[in-house]
Amino acid sequence: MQQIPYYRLNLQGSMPIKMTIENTIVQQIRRAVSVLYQTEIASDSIVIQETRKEFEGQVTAVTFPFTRFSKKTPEQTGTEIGEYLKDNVKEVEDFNVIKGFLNLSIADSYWVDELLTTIHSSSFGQFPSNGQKVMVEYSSPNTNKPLHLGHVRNNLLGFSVAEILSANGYEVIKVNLVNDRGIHICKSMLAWQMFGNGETPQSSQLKGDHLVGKYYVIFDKEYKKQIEALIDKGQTEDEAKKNAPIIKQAQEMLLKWEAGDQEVIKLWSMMNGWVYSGFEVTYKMLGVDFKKYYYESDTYLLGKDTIQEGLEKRVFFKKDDGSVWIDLTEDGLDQKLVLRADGTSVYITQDLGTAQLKYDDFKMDKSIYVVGNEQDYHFKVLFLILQKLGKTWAKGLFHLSYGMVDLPSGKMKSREGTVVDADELMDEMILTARDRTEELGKVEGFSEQEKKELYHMIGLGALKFFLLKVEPKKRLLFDPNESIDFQGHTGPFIQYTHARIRSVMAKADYQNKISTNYSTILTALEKDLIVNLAKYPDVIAASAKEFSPAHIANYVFELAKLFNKFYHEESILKAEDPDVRNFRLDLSAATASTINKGMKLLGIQVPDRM
RNA sequence: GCGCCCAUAGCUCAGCUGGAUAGAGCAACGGUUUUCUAAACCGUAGGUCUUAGGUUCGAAUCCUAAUGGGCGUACCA
Repeated sequence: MQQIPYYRLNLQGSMPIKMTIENTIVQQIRRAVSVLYQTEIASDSIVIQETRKEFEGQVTAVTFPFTRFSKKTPEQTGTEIGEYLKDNVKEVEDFNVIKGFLNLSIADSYWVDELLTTIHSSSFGQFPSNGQKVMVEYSSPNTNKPLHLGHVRNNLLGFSVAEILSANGYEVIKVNLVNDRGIHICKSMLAWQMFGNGETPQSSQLKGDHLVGKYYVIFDKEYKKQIEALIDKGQTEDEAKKNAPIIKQAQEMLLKWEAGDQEVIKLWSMMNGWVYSGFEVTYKMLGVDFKKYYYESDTYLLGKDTIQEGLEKRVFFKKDDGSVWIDLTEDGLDQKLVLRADGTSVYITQDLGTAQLKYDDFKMDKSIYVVGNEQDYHFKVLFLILQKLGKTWAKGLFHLSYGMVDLPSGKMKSREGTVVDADELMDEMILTARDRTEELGKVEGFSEQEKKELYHMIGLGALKFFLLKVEPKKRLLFDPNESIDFQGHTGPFIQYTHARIRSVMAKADYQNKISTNYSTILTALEKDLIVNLAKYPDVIAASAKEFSPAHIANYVFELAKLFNKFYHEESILKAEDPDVRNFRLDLSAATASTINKGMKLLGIQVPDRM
């Protein structure tokens, strides 16, 4: 009987990749069904899953679908296919059938080989280049206030997705579209002019973004005061909101900015400069970066060409007042304004233009916008318009929509000061990490510098894992009164597991893989660990497909848990048989390396000691 | 009104394209250290997977509706 080749070419052609055991089994089951029941079935009609813990085996096939052809009970069918696989597939050592489930025991030699070759290779989990370019746009802050927890989620998601795509063979371009102009920054500017007395980051000892944010809040207080005063004088709330002098001044300031007024531009540049130096500190702390920054002050006038193009192509139409619209009612959406009657832009106008600009700059195959779910409708419209305009690249656009971070009291509002500030939160996390670590007495022999790095690693690790382990589209509840955990399903748990392994490796003076051909029977836990490690590339692929770091976070947690169990029950260094000892060292090293790789994709560092 | 998203243990969350007795962590209770780091490990307890129909050999998962929550539906960004 001819064996299906063990190696095949992947879709991109160049690099031969090893078939996973699941693939091998799917192909062999097709063959079995063909031989036993004279029926050709499609690969995707075969359901393969991991064997549940309570049963013998590692890979399970569901046999119900085959009973149509076998005309036998699920048990008989399973047994027949099991016999065939056992006789014809060298990796299949044994099988059992329970109800309609065919559980296959894969030979230890297969798993050993898997560990010592595939898993131990440094490129494990890194896919070869697929020749495609992808842009990830994230962060996108406003420059009138410091970053808060919601931005932190955005930044971590964006950074992580970029890392994940890179591991999947994409060339990744990270960009940040900064919203540096508009009424909001004018509010901060105006309040600073009125009440600031020339205060600067230096004179106030405040981080630039916090200083500017302070005046944003001051503006709002003053604005509210004026509204109340007008209401007392008999105006309605709506009238008062429009007529308050301070808001009118802010609007005037925006007009001046747009007219290029020297004074206003100077103030704007100065205050934005403060904000940028503040953001830089925050980004560095978070560990995120960008290849390119786009500024709305440069792009807000873009898009008018696109509007013209749309009119020519009759995708858009002009109303009598001169405003330009698109009718999306056939697509189940509404009519949408794309240019005001006075010829000025709206939000979507600039986004159309910016999308074109970004494409012209990089010619990427895919473009991911990491933006909160309150803009779902906007992006649906944006992408649809670009498609209607015949932009071939528009089908590569994707809105990675994520849920808001809510407090128990409800939504965070910068203006009202009910926000969890990013800088403060990170500082707190690091302090907590320090306290916890010192309590446990874990830093003997650490230099001050090492301690500092460790606390940062642990504090940020806890925060990042907390935010990334949840599926992006789900909203996230954060209770500032309940500190983020350091035990259980957390970043520090995984970091700790890594440190444990590294400690063992250090004791053994482990450098490189030491086992050659290992022939001893694997223990159940060893096998579990290898089976789990072998899944890593699939997890990387799946998380890229769904743009979800949460898969990786949960996978790495499982892996760490499994290792801790193994560590607890089976000695590594004290194993009597030197072969066993060496093999377990290799297994541990592979686990540490995979934890490290996975965590890196989340933007989380792992320490060697903690 | 219309549209989109969410609903799983007391709390925070997993559960992949339908598959075996729905899983973790936290909190609660009990246990494990002269042995490689106890930020660990083991155990107990905790569930009508919001509800009602439907499709299927089989539904937490797919379809329909209802209920509850969030968001959007701006000539704001």
